[in-house]
Amino acid sequence: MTDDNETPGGAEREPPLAFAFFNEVGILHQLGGAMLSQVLPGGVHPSHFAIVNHLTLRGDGKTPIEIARAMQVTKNTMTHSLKTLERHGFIAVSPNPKDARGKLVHLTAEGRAFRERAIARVLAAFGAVLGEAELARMARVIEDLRALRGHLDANRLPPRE
Amino acid sequence: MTDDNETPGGAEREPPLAFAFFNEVGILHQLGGAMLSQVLPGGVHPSHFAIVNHLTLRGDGKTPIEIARAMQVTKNTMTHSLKTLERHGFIAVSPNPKDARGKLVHLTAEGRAFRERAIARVLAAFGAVLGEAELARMARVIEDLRALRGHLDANRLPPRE
DNA sequence: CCATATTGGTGAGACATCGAACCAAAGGAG
DNA sequence: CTCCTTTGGTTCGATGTCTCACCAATATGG
Repeated sequence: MTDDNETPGGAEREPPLAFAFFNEVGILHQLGGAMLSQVLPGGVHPSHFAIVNHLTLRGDGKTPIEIARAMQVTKNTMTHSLKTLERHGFIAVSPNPKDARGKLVHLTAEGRAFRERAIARVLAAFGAVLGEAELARMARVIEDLRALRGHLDANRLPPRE
Repeated sequence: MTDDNETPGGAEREPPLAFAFFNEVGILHQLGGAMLSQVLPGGVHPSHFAIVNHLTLRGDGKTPIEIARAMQVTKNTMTHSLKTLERHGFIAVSPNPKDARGKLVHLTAEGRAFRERAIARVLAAFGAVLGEAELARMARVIEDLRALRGHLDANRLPPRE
């Protein structure tokens, strides 16, 4: 009986660990994103909130490329997202004085205010659902997740430009 | 780098644990999905592979609604995905003899063959990237992730139909 | 038996994301 | 200076997913 035995009768061998892992990750992502998008003010998309949040925490004045890398999306997607955020008045995009083909992204007062509002609502919503047990689980796994993410990030086959 | 001390006076100093957790989950999801979609034969989408995989492991002959629930997507999305899988010849959709408005989804020989091919390539790709340390991390966190997923699933605000 | 609510499934429209193709500015090498 | 490669950004078309609206069939209550 080898490792890849074929079981007759419908049921097959259990999927490898990595399958189960990414399956959970996918569902968790879906569930968390759904919760988030329900409580974000003005129907703002979670990924857009993430950008504003990132600029607040890590400082603004970054280029779209830098933000795209931080958010793990392509520059195409970032162009689109920034356009939306600009339309909302949450960010201001200006030419980069150091590089004529580049741009710089700055938060507006409105963008910061939006984040404050969003944070409050998100914290309330998540606080209502997450108890001590859940927070303990998150604390227990967060470091492994970070390490895994770093490893995958470093070893992905094609560099995401 | 992880120094996110921001201006004092009301601003958030440390993103709550849940933020960091879902952030890692999101990136992991993105990274894993990208790897998967690169190695899947014929440009098949990861979510479609997941459906074929599910039907293989858990048995086919299920209704679209059941599959949608298992995959954590809406029934509309499932309609669309099944249509694509049917176009690929991986599944066969037939009327449900027990319920005239329902359907039943069965795997075709081609669908099973596709899964075999896909599994082989996916295992090779992931095996090349994931070492013992990574598998150990996954094994260490998988149970907490499952529990978290179950908790979120049970406590989400609006039941996903 | 009929009216109403519920459930399985589909269609249209919106949106985030991706890959490919493209343009413009910057950086080297000669 | 000139050519060529690299890099920052945008546009286009396709796809997966969601919500809202809808239809058909079943289940339920009188």
